[in-house]
Amino acid sequence: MASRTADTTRSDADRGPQTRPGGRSARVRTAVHRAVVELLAEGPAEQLTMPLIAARAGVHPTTVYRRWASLGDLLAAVAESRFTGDLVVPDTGSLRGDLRRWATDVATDLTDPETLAIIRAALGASTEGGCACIGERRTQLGSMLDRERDRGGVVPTVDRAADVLMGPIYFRALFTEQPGDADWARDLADALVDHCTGTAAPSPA
Amino acid sequence: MASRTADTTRSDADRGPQTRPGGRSARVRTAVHRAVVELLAEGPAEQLTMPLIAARAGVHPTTVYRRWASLGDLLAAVAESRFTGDLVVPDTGSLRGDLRRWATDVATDLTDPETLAIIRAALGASTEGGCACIGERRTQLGSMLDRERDRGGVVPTVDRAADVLMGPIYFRALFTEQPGDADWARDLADALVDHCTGTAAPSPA
DNA sequence: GCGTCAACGCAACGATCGCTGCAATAATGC
DNA sequence: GCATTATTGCAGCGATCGTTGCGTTGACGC
Repeated sequence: MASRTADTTRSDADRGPQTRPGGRSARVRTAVHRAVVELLAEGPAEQLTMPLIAARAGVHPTTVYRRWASLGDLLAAVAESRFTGDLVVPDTGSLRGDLRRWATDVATDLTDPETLAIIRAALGASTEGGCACIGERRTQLGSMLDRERDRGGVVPTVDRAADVLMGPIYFRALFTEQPGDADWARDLADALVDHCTGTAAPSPA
Repeated sequence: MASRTADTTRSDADRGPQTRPGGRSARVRTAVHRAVVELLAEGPAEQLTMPLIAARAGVHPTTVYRRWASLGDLLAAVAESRFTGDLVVPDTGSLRGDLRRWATDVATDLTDPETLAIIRAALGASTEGGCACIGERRTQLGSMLDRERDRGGVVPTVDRAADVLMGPIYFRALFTEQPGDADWARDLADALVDHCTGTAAPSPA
């Protein structure tokens, strides 16, 4: 599985100056987030309620109601905190190497049922749930392309790279039973780089 | 918008011989399905409950509880009935023409907020919700490829076609704010056919 | 240390959910 | 047409949800 850092403190949205994200608040936030992840991994998302989450987190329901406006907001927050600072952007020296590594990392990450459950729930809850899931991934992609451009290479747009790489990876993970393995993801990266540099090989399939 | 046929009767899962899918049952089914679609288009999916659906459909809640085991089942049924017999498989005489037309149709269909809301909800509710949404689309893709193969053409696998076409289309619709227009979808189809026949053009982007 | 105030726990409430008796309706086969 | 019975409507119930007021805890500035 891809490297995953611990739950970060103080990321909920920069609070005003009169705020105390100190020890207790941070613990509550972490516990609630963990509870959401666990419950999503265990049962269907439709019967995920605030009191249930609170009970699992060992926190009073009132606290959950007061800190997160709705279940959708909570899910979006969980998704965002889970998908930021999560994956280390590869730096292998070549665009092909970077994209290969990154694509296989992302595909591997989406193998985890917990991760998938979070994405599903965040998508279903609110309209902006999807952006919270992939926002960080998209900027990662952009930084790798920028690096190659600085090296003087020809690079596709971020949109095109997202279409070719993230499109199939997320599509398979969400809609099919075959999540796509590392080799498959590597081929996706190769196809993007090959098509970009003009060295297109006839389809092997 | 893509052509969309009326809600089909008698598709819920072939009932046993001792069943009465006659007039009233069909009407109730249609009304409930329509209520789900309407409510999903109006408000957030998280506060979609059985009694609410029943009230909108003009049906007693008990009926909904008895006919559909859970909200997830109901959403999956709605998605399945919405995405079957929906899009006419194009037959233009060439694979490129077929895929161009099909891709633009699918992309256009996903522009509809109602359709998007159904997919989101079905994905979030149950694990198999995704398959219900794209199962029919995948077979459509397969039939077009089969037709080209019968004509003697070189065709990609269904998996590859789904990766290249459905991947970006569904990804953009679900995760980004730019759903992808007709020209963009047409380019996706062209890229697939070009890469398949070996006539690859250097990236324009 | 010590006071202040944001954040949490507690108790209680109305509303709604999900379900289960039984009666009424209408689709189906004869 | 008529009997059968799958299907729906109705009333009512326990459980849980989402919220509010108030007291308590503990993080932060001094």
